[in-house]
Amino acid sequence: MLNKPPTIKDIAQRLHLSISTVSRALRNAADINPETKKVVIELAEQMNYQPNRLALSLRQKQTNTIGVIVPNLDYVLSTMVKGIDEAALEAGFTVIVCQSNESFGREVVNTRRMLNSLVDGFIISISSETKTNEHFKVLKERQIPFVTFDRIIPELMASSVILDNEEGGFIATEHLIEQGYNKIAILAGPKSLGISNSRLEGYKLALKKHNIKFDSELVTYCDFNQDFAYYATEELLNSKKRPDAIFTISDRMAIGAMLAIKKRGLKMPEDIGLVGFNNEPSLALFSPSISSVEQPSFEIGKMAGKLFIEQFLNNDFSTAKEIILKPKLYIRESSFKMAKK
Amino acid sequence: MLNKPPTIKDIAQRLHLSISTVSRALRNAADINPETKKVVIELAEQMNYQPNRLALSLRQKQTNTIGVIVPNLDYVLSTMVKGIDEAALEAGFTVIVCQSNESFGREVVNTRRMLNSLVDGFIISISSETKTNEHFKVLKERQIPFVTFDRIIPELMASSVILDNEEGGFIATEHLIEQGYNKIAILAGPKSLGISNSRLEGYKLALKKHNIKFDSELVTYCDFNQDFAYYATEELLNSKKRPDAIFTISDRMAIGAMLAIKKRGLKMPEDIGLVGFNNEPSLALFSPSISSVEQPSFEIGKMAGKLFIEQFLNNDFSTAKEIILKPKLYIRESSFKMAKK
DNA sequence: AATGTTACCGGAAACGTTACCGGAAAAATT
DNA sequence: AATTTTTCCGGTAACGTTTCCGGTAACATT
Repeated sequence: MLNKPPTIKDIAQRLHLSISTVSRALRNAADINPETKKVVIELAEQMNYQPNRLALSLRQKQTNTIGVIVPNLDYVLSTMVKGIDEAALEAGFTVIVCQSNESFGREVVNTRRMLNSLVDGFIISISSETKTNEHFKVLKERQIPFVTFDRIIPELMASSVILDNEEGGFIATEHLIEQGYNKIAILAGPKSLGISNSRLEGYKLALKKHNIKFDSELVTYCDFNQDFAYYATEELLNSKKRPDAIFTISDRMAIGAMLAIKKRGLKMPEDIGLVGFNNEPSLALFSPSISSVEQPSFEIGKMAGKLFIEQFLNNDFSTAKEIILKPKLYIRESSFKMAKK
Repeated sequence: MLNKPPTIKDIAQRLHLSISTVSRALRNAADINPETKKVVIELAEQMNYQPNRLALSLRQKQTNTIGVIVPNLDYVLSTMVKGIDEAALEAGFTVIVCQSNESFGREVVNTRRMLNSLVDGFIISISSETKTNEHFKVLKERQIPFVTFDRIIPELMASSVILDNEEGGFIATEHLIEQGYNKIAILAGPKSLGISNSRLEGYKLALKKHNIKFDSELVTYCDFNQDFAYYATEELLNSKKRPDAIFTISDRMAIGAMLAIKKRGLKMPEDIGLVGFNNEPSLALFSPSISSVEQPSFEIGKMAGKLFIEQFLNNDFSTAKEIILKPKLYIRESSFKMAKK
């Protein structure tokens, strides 16, 4: 026999009550005799009643679900998603995660799909391919709440939680300078990507502070990708302006750079310094171990979740809050020539 | 002004039709004039109509959503989830992912939560903490379809997709034997975990085939965890029966072992051989690079997704299919002493 | 010309829930 | 004792959709 899950109606019939009474009893509602309330709750537990979330959501036009759109689930982002998850769980929300796989098309499809009354709003980190933001403007128009994080979209004026990427670029570069490097190259990401530009900006600031002239030939824009970084590094090492240090804006790129450096037979930190970004766990295990800028990923996720829920409950998405968290540099063998004076 | 998303009713009013006619026009239904059908579809597109999935699901008691429960989102599992995602997308299903964080409690909560009419069924990999399976028996009783993968639950007689873990343990061990190692230790996982036991079984088979006596003192059961593996390895290296090779049933454990080996000043592969399991990308980058058994993670996920959908559409969950995929050994410096004769 | 058939459409119920409104009985007030 | 207030409950509509059923016109059949 097929056990249909019990509904409020089944409880009502068994107790010779109306469904409205049962409904009232099951929520914390007024207008209910404590006696009957008790009876209803007991039977509900006994029948293992679970409210039908579909019906509930349809009725009150709220799903208590947050759609999370991320470009991928690498180390940093999956940690951030864990943070979002925790914040959501605490507030009784569920999270649906969709990977856009760095594809603009998938991002649009996923947004559209979830929008069909599946979610109350979004927490978004855009794909690197995303250049237009029509699909998010729709959200604004329909007044669907959303918070951006990590990779944000400044034009949208949405609330956001991000790392101070400029600061991250700054401390990495300044550290290299303090270690005595002065021809510092940077492997940046795609030109359209905000986080990449901010880190580059920090790099420039550090150079300026220490009176090192910025040289655009030491800047390489390439894809967020180990192989690209490998070839870019090879090219740098072959050029006349061979750098004595490289700062990459992601760890994957740092790994690519490391491989190119090793193949060339250069030693870190003596011949060349290297600093990555994100501080993935494996970096500490390579030889040499690789320095990296850590971002508080879990906290960023959790803040994004909290921010969304706060604004959702207050129904206040007109004011765009911006939360900026600070990075931290982990200095390892790849860039440590001498103790700081 | 607040733009409510258009409903079928709005379309009906604008065209002076009944909602049932509009509904028929929008699906591929019979009993509809091609003319009116065309008009309706045009207006629907113009108004950017998107069906309300809540109402739809409530009505036809189907959500077209699969709940995926995984213990974590490490490299292997997140790749598997990508596979599931792809299979689901192809069939028009959506995937909701929940991490149990290796916690039994979270696993139960998540299952219960999703069961409240949010999903049509589950694709599950259990947490390492999970010993009872009451919460899954409920699924059986209620005839809620589910497929298990990776870490399965044999007692449940559910359809499943797994790696041939015994084979994985076997090829890793045999490889070490062929390289001339003969005191081979194994770092196994928790005793309750099936995948761990299967890999151990394969290890035993390889020993047997090559007439090496099994020594239970060379077996260490420990948590799926780098630190535990580190300490376990230290202990092994300090014992009288110091092994000349170690096979770990996960890469994280292999990394822990590597650190302990390096700290001890031993060289791989000369002094000691090492083989891991999963073939995470970073393994190839360590020095020495670490050998590992690869599982076709993406395919496992995709097969699990396809299996679920196939059985769901045929409404056939009585027969438990079992799909077993083959592992592949990647030999690297950590275990390569000589070419195979 | 009367009947049967077909093509197309509208009404209404149903999915499970909550929210509003009105009403009856009990309790409290005059 | 008559009125007012309170307490508690049931009826009903609504959320957006599909589906069954019945109905009307036009057409075809004798």
